[in-house]
Amino acid sequence: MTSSAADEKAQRYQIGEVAERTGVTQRTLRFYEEKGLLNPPERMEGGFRLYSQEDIQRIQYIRQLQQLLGFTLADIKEMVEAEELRQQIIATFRPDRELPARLERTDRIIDALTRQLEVVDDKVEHLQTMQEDLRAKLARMDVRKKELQASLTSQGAGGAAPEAKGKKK
Amino acid sequence: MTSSAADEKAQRYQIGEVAERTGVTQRTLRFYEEKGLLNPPERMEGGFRLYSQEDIQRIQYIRQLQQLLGFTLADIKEMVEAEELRQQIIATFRPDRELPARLERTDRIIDALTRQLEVVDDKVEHLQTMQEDLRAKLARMDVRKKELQASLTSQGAGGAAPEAKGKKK
DNA sequence: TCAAACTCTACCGTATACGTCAGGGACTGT
DNA sequence: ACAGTCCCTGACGTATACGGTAGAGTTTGA
Repeated sequence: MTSSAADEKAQRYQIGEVAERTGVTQRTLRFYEEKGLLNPPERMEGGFRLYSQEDIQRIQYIRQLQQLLGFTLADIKEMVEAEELRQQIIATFRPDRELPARLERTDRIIDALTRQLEVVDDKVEHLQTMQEDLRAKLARMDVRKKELQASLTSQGAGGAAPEAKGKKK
Repeated sequence: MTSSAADEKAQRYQIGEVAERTGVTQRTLRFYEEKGLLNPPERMEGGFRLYSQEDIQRIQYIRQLQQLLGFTLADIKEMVEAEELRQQIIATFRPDRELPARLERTDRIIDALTRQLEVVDDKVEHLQTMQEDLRAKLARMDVRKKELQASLTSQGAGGAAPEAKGKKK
């Protein structure tokens, strides 16, 4: 009854809990805020930060971009800004005024998403090549290992296992 | 006649050319050498570095690990060491002496390769999720865009295009 | 043999992305 | 109202991965 009924389920978390949940340090959270990657969260009376659920999601998004894609925080800043714009547009209950402006923003977001997708596609492609490479190498090493083991099993006798190349041409 | 006949085709490149070919700076090449990522190349009489074709491949391999996988140079050092060991083992004309030692080294390499593959697999998986995410978002934005364009096409007339939701539910 | 181009080592500088205090408040349960 | 815990803002420190420059030596073509 003290606050508006709509806020009732709006969970807020202090920085310590956010740090635990997301796996990033408090220092890093403040750092991201300082750098504009996170928009300033609410505060309690005394100044304690209060993060929302969306803030937490955004933090995880940032980490993904960083670790999976290897983007710099500067790159990421652009991306989260585009993402924010995207969410705003989606959430907007279509005022249907200023259509050209809305269209333009939509284009900007499509651009950003397209660029991200290109990077991801490229990375996936390269990684899959690498994956195959590694698998092939591993297979070869496994063969090698079995050959060695076979040689060992047939004991250290002088010329017990002279030929193991049954497949080579 | 001055050098052994076998060396005839062994191309060597000075640091400048290597830098151009690989796209990394001379400074970085020396840096990698200093850090043990590249083993010291040959030198000319006066001390100029002479890189081999394998050196160049290794440099490209390092860059891949760095940019695609986001490994630190420390990680990469381990990996290139394992890779080197692998090549040595593969290249060795099986002296068939000290089999246990060879088997152990083989195991070490298999370990390294397995770890790399795990990282790559993991990364590919996450990236594919991201890929689908981005594609879905893009699709939604495209729909949005077409809606907006439709609204525009039907001119800015007051209530010309009030309902565009023909697909929703 | 000489100049232009290239390379050498050594050392200091820089950008990124945080870590680590210090000194001082804020919040919570009892 | 007070201990214990949590959080605040600077300010300085650190690891990584190089960049830049100086001052000197090396190579190579004419």
